[in-house]
Amino acid sequence: MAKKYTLKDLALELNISISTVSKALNNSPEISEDTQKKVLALAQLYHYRPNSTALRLRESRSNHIGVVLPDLVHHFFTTVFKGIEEYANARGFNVSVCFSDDSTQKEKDAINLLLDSGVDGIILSLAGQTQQMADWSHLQEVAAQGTHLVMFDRVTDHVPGDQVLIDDAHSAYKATQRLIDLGRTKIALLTTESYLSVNQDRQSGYIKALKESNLTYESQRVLALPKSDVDPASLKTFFTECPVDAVLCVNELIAVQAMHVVAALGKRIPEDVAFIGYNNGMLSKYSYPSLTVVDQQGYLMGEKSAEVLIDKICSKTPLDISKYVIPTTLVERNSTPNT
Amino acid sequence: MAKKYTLKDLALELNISISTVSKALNNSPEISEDTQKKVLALAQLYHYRPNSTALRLRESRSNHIGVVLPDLVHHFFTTVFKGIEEYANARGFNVSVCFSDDSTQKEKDAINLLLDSGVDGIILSLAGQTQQMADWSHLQEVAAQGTHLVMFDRVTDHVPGDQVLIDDAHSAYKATQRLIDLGRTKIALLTTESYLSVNQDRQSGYIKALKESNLTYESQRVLALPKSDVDPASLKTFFTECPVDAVLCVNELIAVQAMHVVAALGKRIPEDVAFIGYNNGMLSKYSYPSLTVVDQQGYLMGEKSAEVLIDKICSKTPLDISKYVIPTTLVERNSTPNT
DNA sequence: CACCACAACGATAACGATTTCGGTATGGTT
DNA sequence: AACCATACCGAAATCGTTATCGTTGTGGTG
Repeated sequence: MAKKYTLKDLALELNISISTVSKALNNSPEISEDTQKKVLALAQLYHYRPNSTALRLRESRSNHIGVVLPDLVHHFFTTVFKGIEEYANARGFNVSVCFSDDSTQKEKDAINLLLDSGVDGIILSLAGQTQQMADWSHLQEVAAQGTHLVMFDRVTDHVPGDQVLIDDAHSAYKATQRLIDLGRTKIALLTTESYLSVNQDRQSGYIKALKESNLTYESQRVLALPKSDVDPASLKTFFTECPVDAVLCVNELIAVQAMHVVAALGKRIPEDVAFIGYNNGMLSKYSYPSLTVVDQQGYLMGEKSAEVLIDKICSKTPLDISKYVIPTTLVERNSTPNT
Repeated sequence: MAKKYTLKDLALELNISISTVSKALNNSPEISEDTQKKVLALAQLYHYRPNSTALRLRESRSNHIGVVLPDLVHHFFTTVFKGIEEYANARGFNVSVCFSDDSTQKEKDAINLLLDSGVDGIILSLAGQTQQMADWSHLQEVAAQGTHLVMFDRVTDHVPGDQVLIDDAHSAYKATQRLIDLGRTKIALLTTESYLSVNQDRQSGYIKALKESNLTYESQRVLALPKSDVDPASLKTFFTECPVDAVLCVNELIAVQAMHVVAALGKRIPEDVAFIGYNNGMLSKYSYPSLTVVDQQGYLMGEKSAEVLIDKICSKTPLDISKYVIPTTLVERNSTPNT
């Protein structure tokens, strides 16, 4: 393992001062061509790299942002993260990631770890539990540290920070509308138990679309599933007791599992039951039948979040807090009839 | 946006010295209870946090590691990353991630970004192109910087660094053996075009199993597919021209697509054609039929990689370079007949 | 010869924290 | 009264870098 060389080491070996070495490496016109050559040669020989920590201390900027994600199993967060990472890297920023696993405690730990590591800003999507308990103390701490905050997808107005999101209510409204246009009247909604703002918004969009088309909203057509480990049996009883001709699911994981159950009950997809899910991920693309989904365009959300954050970090004057709405698209596949 | 308070600010406001403030915050016995109380109160009021960059400069350690992944679309890397992240966080380490997208240039950029950001160590899985071109210059640079390196899954002996991997040849051997035990004799191998050491090893394990059972290895039963955007047509011609009763796939993505094609050709899975894939991810679990896979236990690999790296970072004496082999397991699902 | 401009380099402060060492009261002891 | 131990606090070095400001020495000019 090689030694870490510093300006001091180079200066000592060349019998010149530290300042001269520094200036030589930074192409200062003050330094003679002769000296510069010698310095550069030795620096190259020793693979010299300036100590970034020392630079940070001077510049009081780390070129470093943190990201807190609820998880990575949902393809949506993976794509958002990809968007963040690529944009940030292109602007010379490092990205540290932590996971909250939808737990408030882990979210707090993550934020503390990031704050302690001196990030210039944080991008996060709220843990489910945090939204449920409405515990914002750790997020207020972020602002108190003078650290910029951008929230995406799962956001809150209780904390100062920019927001990047999709119009969940409207996207669900449009998706439901699409099912209605296909002639479906008994439309179910499969959502999650946990208190997530996005799912609530999607539910309201779903209800709005039904009402606008004079379809009665029946609460028994709405099934709230646990966040993980969905029991196929509960899906089976739901679909046997509650005849439907279309299903809207708040994520692709639920959709795929529901499709299996419905198919096993002898129904044809999409002829008897049409499906629309959320998250344009692997499962949607490669399921059978492939799943029509609302694409939240995670990559765009990630890019936008990183852009907003880094712009703030780099800006001399404080910028206003704002909301950015990313458009959604409906990706039609084989779980809805092609018209 | 709040101001960042320093020891100096607190000292000035309390009319005491910086050293006293520092000691008070660190519970030094030298400080009177009275003073300490005042200091703590003000520190709390101002949400004081020590500047981590300054600390790093003193300690010359950043408690920060970097990870370079080929991508996140393969579930395997997601789980490895999760393992790394959780282990590292538990030991107070931050984790920065970059993606190579299997491109050597991006891998170099990523390594440079990480080295410039002053990480204590780097965990990486080689980009496909890097393995193909055998270009190790950027990795040798890591060692030259005195930065520790751990490689997992896609590794090389041309660079000094620890290795964490599975026994690819043996796992493929065992999987193939399993298919043979099920009475299959015409076993295909679906692999990728790109030069990946792991896939070559898997192929040799596949061949070894065939030969040991006196089955002829026929090269037309091996299909090398492009890394992305597999053309269903090429799969269709393969399976029509080449009758098989079992298929081993080097990843779950290929397996799922192949299963769709085979099912569309009127064959039953697993009765007519059995499937075994790699990567125990979402696709395997929720495909129809669900896929029997070799589980590489990515989470364990991630944990082990992080453990090895952080142990090296924290160790005073230089530790030896070693290889760690993570055991694989065969997860049996419905793409193979249950015996 | 006195003066000055300029090229080339060095000393030093600064970033924010810890820590070692020194200093100054205060109290008690002989 | 002289001394010393103790309690409490402050000055300064240190980490590695850059930037500001001096400080040389050389050459040319009046």
